[in-house]
This record gives sequence, structure tokens and C-alpha cells, in this order.
Amino acid sequence: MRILLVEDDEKTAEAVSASLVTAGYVVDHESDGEEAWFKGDTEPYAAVVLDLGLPGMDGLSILKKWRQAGQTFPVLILTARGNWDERVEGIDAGADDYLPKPFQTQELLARLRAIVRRSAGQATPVITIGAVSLDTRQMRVSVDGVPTHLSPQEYRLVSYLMHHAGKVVSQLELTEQLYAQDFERESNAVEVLVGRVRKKLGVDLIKTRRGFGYVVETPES
Amino acid sequence: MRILLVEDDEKTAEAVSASLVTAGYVVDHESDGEEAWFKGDTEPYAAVVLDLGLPGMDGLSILKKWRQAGQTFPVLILTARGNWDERVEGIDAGADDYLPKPFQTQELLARLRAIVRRSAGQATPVITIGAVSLDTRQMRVSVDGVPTHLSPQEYRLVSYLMHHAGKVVSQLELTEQLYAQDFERESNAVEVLVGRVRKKLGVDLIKTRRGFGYVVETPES
DNA sequence: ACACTTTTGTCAGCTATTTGTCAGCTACGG
DNA sequence: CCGTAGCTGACAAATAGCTGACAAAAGTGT
Repeated sequence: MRILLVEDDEKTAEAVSASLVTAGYVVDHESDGEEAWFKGDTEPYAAVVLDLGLPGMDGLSILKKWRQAGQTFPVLILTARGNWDERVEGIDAGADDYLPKPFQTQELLARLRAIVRRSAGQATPVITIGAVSLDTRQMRVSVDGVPTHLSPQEYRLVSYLMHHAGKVVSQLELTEQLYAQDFERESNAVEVLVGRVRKKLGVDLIKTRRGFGYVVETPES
Repeated sequence: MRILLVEDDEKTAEAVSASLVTAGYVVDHESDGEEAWFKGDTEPYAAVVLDLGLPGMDGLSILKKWRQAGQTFPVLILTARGNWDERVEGIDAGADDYLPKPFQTQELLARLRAIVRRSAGQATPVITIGAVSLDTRQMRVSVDGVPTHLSPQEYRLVSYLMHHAGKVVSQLELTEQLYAQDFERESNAVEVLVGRVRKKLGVDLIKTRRGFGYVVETPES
């Protein structure tokens, strides 16, 4: 899982980064505000740890711009001054949680886990897109109301794509979701999987964006 | 905006209701579980504030039934003493956020605003400049609403320039962004790329600042 | 434990797209 | 009017993604 760490103080950044890496995250560290905003808007992060006092662009402004742009990744705010006002302001700007400095590494990790889990659990029981509906309870996919038989792996693929409908999902992201971490990148397993699902569904649900990944397009977008 | 407040304790209900009204919401208050379920299933609410300890029907059960019935309004759960288990359970049942009692009115309002915005914010995340809009979720660029087909490298170029709109970006900076570090500086790849993008977009989005680099001019600047 | 079925990853061949390079050209700025 | 920064079309090499066939691995029932 990839985390964006936005923190300008070198020492703090290194410490936090180290503990995140130890905990198994892949960490991108950014200290400049503008660059951080760009990265958050373009790279697929599982979560962002955001320090408020930054050069370049203020942390809250970055967060607001992300949310304006529709980015939904959970954001954990770090700040030195722990007063109520700022906390409310942060939440208003779209933060998911708030951690006052100084903090214990353990607490950071716990809160991070919490917001990641929460953002992942936005599941609605049934998602329908076009002729295809995904029933997460029965773990079944239907086309025009007719249940289709998908293998577990195939189901996982469709499920992930439909949960992230409208977003382009890269092959790397899919690989990380569907396979163990040490999966060989050279493999074309994902392509084969996509091919099989397309054949079984018989509907043009999964579109290819050459060089980017795959999308399930939402009707309105 | 209409809010359904489900809370059986009279005192709390009145206090919360008052602050919600003050904040500009229209509030329906319901204390019985079954009634609450019926209202939520039939009336169009912008959000629901749900207390867990209820007579008639348990809060979590109501929430689950709503979600089963396909209701998508955001739900903010209130509960006494914040234990983790209950929080996780609530989120699993389809809640959008969780607030432990006792809470500050300000925090309730902030979180409510957050989940309302989040549920409304299914709008596509776009940066629009002139006739050109960049959709970072779909990784697509549209001109006058018509999607254009851009290659990955072309998209990255447009994305970078539009994210840094108003700023003159040197060829060196672009090269660093788009290519590996060891790229030959003599190459005119960037120029070629810019040319291709201009041709595809058919709009004068990217201006040349001879000797300095390229800009995407913002309307006001 | 065994035979049978299903699932799933690998591989090789194929196609269309992408993308850097190059050579010659245009036009800007002084 | 000159020199150079930037533009453009053509080309070829590299790359991404699709497909059918195959075999290993994982399930399934008897």
C-alpha cells in the first residue's frame, strides 16, 4: 500500500517514513507543497499523512484542492498546535483524522490503519453499472439480471474495478490488489484475466486505456 | 438540506436539533426505531444522524436495512463511549462516520458537512482551463466536452502543465518530470511531444515562451 | 486416496500504438 | 537580415495489450 507523506521537517519525515516502511507501506515523501498537491492528484495513494506547516502551499489549502478535485483518499493531518478550531477546520477541509504533535509512532500507525480501513469499507451491497450488477453479499455478478459464473479471481477483478468505477486503475494497482506482493511484474496474468472476464460477461464493461490501465466507465461521466 | 435525526434521549435530541437548525438544516426528529427506518426509506434526506442505542429497532439493524434497500444517503453514527469494535461494526454496516459522545457541537457539524460533501462529491474531479478540461480520475482530457485520445506521455505533459497553470515551465523541468534522469539533454523529444499535443487538442492551450519554456495561461492571469 | 473438473499462471505469436530520432523548415528576436 | 529556438513530417524501434494453447495447481466428489 502506497502512502504519501507530506512533511517538510527532515528529521520528522525520516522517522515517520522509517516506521511506515517497517509497517509494510510503500512511502513517497514530499516536502514541497505544490509538488505534494500534484502528486496527490495524479498518483494512486491509499492514504496521505499531511503536515500543516509547509512551504510552497499551506497544508489545508492542498487538502481543500484535493477534495475539490474529487480525490477521496483518506488524509491524516499532523499539526503542532492542537486546538479545537484547527481540528474543526481540518475536518471541514476534508481530513479524516487528526494527530497532534508530538505523537507516538504506534498511535500514528493505528490511526492510519483506521482511516485506511474506513475508506476501503465504503461498500454498498449492490453496485449496478449499465447492464452489469455486482452483489457483494452473494459475491455474484449478473448481466441483464442473469447471474454469470465467475471464478474467484475474476470476481475480485470485477469487484475492484466496479468499486472504483470511473477511475482508471493501472495494471500495477490491480496486481497489488489481486496478488501477493512478491508477484512477478513481467507476468501478463492481469491481461489474461481481463480477457477472460470480458469473454464471460459478453459486455463491454472494462475498457482499456492503453498505457494507463483499465476503467469501468460510469454512465454519467 | 433535510436531515433525519434518530435519537431517543430527549435532551440530546433537542440540543443537537437546535444546533442543526441554527446551522441551516431542516431537521426531522425521530425517536422510535421502526418509524425512523420507514422515514429514511421513503423521504429524501441529505444525511442521517443515527444514535445506536434505541428502542424499537437497533440502530445498526436500521442502517443495514437501509443499505440493503439501496439507500445511499450518508450516515453519521452517534454512540456513547467510543470503543473501537462498535465503530468498526458501524462502518461495516454502512456508516460514513462515527462520533463518540460526548462531543462538541462544532465537531458534529464539521463531520456532518464532511460526509454530506463527500457523498455529493461524486462529481468528476476536473481542472478546466478555457475549453480544455483534465479529468484526473479518468485520466482523460476533453476539449469543449469532447474526450480526446492522448497517449500516456502526452497526458502527463498536459497534466503537469495544467497543474502548474500560470507558471512558465522550462524544457529542462519538463524533461525531468517526463523522463528518467539520464535522458539526453540534446533531444528535442519535448518539442515533438508539445507539437503532438497541440495537434490533437486543436486549441491554443500551450503557449511557447521562446527561450524560457512553455505555459498554460490561466484565464485571470 | 483417486479420478475428474475447474481455476489460474505462463508462454509465444501477433497487431496496433507509442515514442524517440532525425533532417529540414519556420519564424522570432535582435 | 541573420542566427537560433522551436516546429514538423517521416521513420523505425520499442512497447503494450490481446489471444489461444498448454500445464500446473487447487478444488470436488466418490
